[in-house]
Amino acid sequence: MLTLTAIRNQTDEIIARLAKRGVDRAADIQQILALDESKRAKQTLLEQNLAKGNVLAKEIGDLFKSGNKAEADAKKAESVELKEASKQLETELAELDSKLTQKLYEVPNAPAEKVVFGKTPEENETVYEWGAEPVLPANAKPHWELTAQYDIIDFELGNKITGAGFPVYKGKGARLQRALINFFLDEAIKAGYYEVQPPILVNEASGYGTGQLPDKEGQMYHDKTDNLYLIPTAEVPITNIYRDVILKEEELPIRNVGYTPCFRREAGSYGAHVRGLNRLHQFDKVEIVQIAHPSQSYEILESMLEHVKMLMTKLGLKFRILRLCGGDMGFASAMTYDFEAWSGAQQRWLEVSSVSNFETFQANRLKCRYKTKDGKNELVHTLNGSALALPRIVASLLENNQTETGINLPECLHPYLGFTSI
RNA sequence: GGAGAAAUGGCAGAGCGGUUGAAUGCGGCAGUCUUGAAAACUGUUUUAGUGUAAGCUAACGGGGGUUCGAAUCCCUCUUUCUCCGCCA
Repeated sequence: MLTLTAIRNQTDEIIARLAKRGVDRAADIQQILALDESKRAKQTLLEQNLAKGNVLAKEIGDLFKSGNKAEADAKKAESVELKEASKQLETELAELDSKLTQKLYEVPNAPAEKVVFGKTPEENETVYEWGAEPVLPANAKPHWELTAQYDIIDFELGNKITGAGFPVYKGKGARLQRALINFFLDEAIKAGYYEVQPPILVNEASGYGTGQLPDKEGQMYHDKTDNLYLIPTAEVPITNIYRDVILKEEELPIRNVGYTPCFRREAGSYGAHVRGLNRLHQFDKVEIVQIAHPSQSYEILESMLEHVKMLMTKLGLKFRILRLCGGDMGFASAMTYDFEAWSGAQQRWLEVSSVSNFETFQANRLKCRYKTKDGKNELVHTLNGSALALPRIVASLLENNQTETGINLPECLHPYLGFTSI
């Protein structure tokens, strides 16, 4: 969530930046400011009351010690009265506070300066393109036909075991998954990331920490018995490692990478665009996460882009990078770049990575701070990106590299695969 | 899953109803000494809210209660440890 400090000190700027999402948030911000003010007024009142009570309690203690029971009893009565008043104030304060928090949770992150105004994906800016249109055979097939033809991914079987969107990877298909995961992890480690293997079920606090809750409640699989959520991305457990943590300034930036399966309910999706690997309920992803000094976060965002670019180039997939417009960005993000791989047979772009800077939006909820040289605690910036998500990479690899006689896989994967084509 | 014990500052560890934000030790930081370092000595060392500031308020796993007053007593939840059981 946005910090109250920012909302208070840069009110107009925040409103202007939020407007880039295509929704006017001025009223929300004003409401937050009003709530904040009355909350603080109430708090001052309560604290004055409590202070009086503390003084009184001390006096009573002293009176007892000196044996002055009568006077002590008189003060006791006074104290009881004070206590009741405090209780009342406390209730009112708690109410204001929960309203304020609620409101703060509802407001998305303010887009960065560079982000353009826009409401739809069509308004995203293409900032980079690489690769040539693949040359495909005349009868080029979409990946869902290729996976069936070579029997490497079985959607029907997954359907039987679990349901739609939970495919079974078989033979070379399964090995391709494993190869991609290892390739992505190794490249990240080479780039200086530290590998972690987090839990794939998280508690409610973690969901709030990275902003999935309460915003995307219905998007996560939820085990109600133990109140745990299946992660939609490794971002959630990995970033939450740093919840309630005060880092040393020299520890920054922290760079983590982790592979996890990801689970998304994708409520309401249907149609040709979600066919095959295009959209799944369970998929594999290698995620990079950085905890950064605020002064470096945009530089780091660029370096993360470079890393993903390198992966795409090695895989030899035609791709482009979009800087998302305000309206297409996720709730918690201040700036997001999407990578889209070209799907030769479907003749469309598929989102394969999303790299974002959240600035202090997540850190504020997470209470992840660093201690400055003069001993002050400041919120860090958090960033993350897919490097990479597997299904659509597999879709593009299969489609773009198909020939009459088989599918040739890129050289960078050969050592991991133990074969070179399907 | 059953029985028992416990949860205090960066760590270790006192305190078990009266001012305690918390002894002591270690660690960290600053200084003295030293050519430098070590040792020794001195000082300092939680976080959040509020206020220009002095200050005030809150926090001893979380929540609730008793009391004029709670780290200290009670209830509850969570977690950890020990023993037993089960188990990849």
